Amino acid sequence: MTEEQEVFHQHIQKQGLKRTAQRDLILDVFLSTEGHLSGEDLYQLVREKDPSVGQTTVYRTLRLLTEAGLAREVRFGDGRAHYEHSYKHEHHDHMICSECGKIIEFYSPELEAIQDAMAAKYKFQLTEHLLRMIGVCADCRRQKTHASESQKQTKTVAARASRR
Amino acid sequence: MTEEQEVFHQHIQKQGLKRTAQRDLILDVFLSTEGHLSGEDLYQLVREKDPSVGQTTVYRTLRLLTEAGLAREVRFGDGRAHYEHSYKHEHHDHMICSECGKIIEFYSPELEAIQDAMAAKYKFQLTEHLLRMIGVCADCRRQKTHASESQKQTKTVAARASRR
DNA sequence: TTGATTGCAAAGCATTTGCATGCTA
DNA sequence: TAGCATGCAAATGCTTTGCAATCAA
Repeated sequence: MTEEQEVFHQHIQKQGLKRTAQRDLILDVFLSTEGHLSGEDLYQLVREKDPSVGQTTVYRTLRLLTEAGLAREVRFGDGRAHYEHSYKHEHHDHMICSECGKIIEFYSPELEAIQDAMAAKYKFQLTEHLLRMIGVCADCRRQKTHASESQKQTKTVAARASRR
Repeated sequence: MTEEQEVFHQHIQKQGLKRTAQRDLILDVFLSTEGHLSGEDLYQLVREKDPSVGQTTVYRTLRLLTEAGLAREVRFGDGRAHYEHSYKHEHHDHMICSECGKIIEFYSPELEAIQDAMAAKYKFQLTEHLLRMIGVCADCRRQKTHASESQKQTKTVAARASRR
């Protein structure tokens, strides 16, 4: 039993909830991934393991995982929620490549410090923050430089597909 | 004719589009507001002036205003888009009070500089960024300190209402 | 004239909810 | 056994699209 599973079961017990096969499966699938899955993404993955699980249950469990501190909701602005691992994962921010959809995670203590300073200036008690930097990643910039028209076409399609 | 109206009409002409009474009205209503309206908010305001305007038109015009550089789309993470003035409005970031829904706009050159430095570190070509700081504003912190249980109740309701 | 624009209704997404049935504790 | 959990279908909220009618250039 992993630490995450223990955290989850403890949360479930504390809340007077019940442990079910679905919840265990959804947690396992979530833990086996990395990156930022949408509810739909996770549902598809769970479905591969057990097609009888409903997507409602996936959404409900995702909320449970968030409450238990195992998942963190991230919104990239496309109108749907994405989830990343939260347990023993430090806070970080994201750079999102608008060409290929790649997400770079980074952390800057200076950035955090200045945010804290700005909050203090406005007597604002900071709970959380989200920084999203959109642009073009190194790989895509390289390709762009050497790209012919047809290659550009391909990349546009790829970007659209990854946004899905 | 305001500068914004001129910008809009020039944009419309350049794109081979047509000027209509609805578009003019929607622009005027948008210009008369401040803050961050959702599509629905703007639709309601337009409706007060002319109930015959459809919300489809409002959404379409909002996109047009964005393309013309007059509006800027901001997403606060509640799943819907908000729009703020963009023409001759400097870039800024937002602090959002989770108690009363108030939005504080601020700008920090240091913050921008560090973001640029982080982007450079990852050879990431920055296009735009969004920083959202969530917490409790000075007013709500003050109230909280002196708050009785019943007042807390009231504030929770207010926060929920403002989120609407 | 002609193609852009409009408003309506309907469709789309992502997500949530109502509810009867099923299953843990 | 009690009441939480499940899955389905339907509902939701925001936004977009199809389409026939209308209108600006």
